[in-house]
Amino acid sequence: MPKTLPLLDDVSPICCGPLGNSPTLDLDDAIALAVRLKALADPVRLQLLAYLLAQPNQEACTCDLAPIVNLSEPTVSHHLKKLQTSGILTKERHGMSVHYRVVPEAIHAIARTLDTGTWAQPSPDQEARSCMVGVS
Amino acid sequence: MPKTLPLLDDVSPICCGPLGNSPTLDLDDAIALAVRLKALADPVRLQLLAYLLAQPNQEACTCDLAPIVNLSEPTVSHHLKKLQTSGILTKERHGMSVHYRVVPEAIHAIARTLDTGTWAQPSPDQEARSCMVGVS
DNA sequence: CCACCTCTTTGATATGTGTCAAGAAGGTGG
DNA sequence: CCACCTTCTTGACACATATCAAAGAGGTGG
Repeated sequence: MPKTLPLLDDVSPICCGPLGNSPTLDLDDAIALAVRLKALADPVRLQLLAYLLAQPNQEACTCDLAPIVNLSEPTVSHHLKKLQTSGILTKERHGMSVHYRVVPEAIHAIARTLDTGTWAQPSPDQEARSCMVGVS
Repeated sequence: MPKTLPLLDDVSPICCGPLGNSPTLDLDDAIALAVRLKALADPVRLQLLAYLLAQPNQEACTCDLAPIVNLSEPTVSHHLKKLQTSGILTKERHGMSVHYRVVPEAIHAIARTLDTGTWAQPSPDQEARSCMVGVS
């Protein structure tokens, strides 16, 4: 079921035609993509992500991350959870501390999906869909 | 807002020490990027964008777009404005109607910025030391 | 000038989100 | 078992945002 864009046959010169009512991007797909973008669309989370990406193994624990953004630990924990449940970070316990690690493929997938050619021009092999895993 | 992506130039790999307060990604840059991502992080706006991208000239007017997402015109106007003020769409009057057009470079810029190599690896000196446990 | 069309703004409302303090949960070491 | 550390959850609050109806603003054509 390739989500072919239903390319309205009529772009009326005077606009406002009767217009076909089939949106180009399926609502569920739009929601799935929006969820991921929302996870990224926060200055704090972007800073956390940037810090993680700059680390050797692209990972760090909460106590290291909180001072980076000058926020309380519960707040940072909330942000990390959001990034984790969106598939952008993974979480792993090491003794007392918890290590969060970047999942680069997740970010790449989003970036690729955003690239106009990839998500608005469903090529034979629909790659875009694979990056929209379970939303919730 | 211009569509120049906020590129950071300074990374200080401090971690978990006495808490150096210089995050890897500058706060202003993080905010600038977050604003763009927020503009994209909405199912309705993604659908509008997908529809626009599928059009011959990647443009359409409000009255065509409203039925696509099954929302009132004021609401669609609100979304379009958000996309426009983020630099993702441009606006142009043609007689009675207003044409919104995609700015592909804006989307590409965001996608590129998201690509890890582009926004988190300005690393001239990448000697981030392991920051496991803070003694403090 | 006036009726009409398209689009935007305004006001109101409901929902979502970021933040913190306080306390709970999970784990370590005496 | 108890003291302690790290992390997460909960409750509360402020702020942002999505939505619509109604009215305004901009433009066309009798």
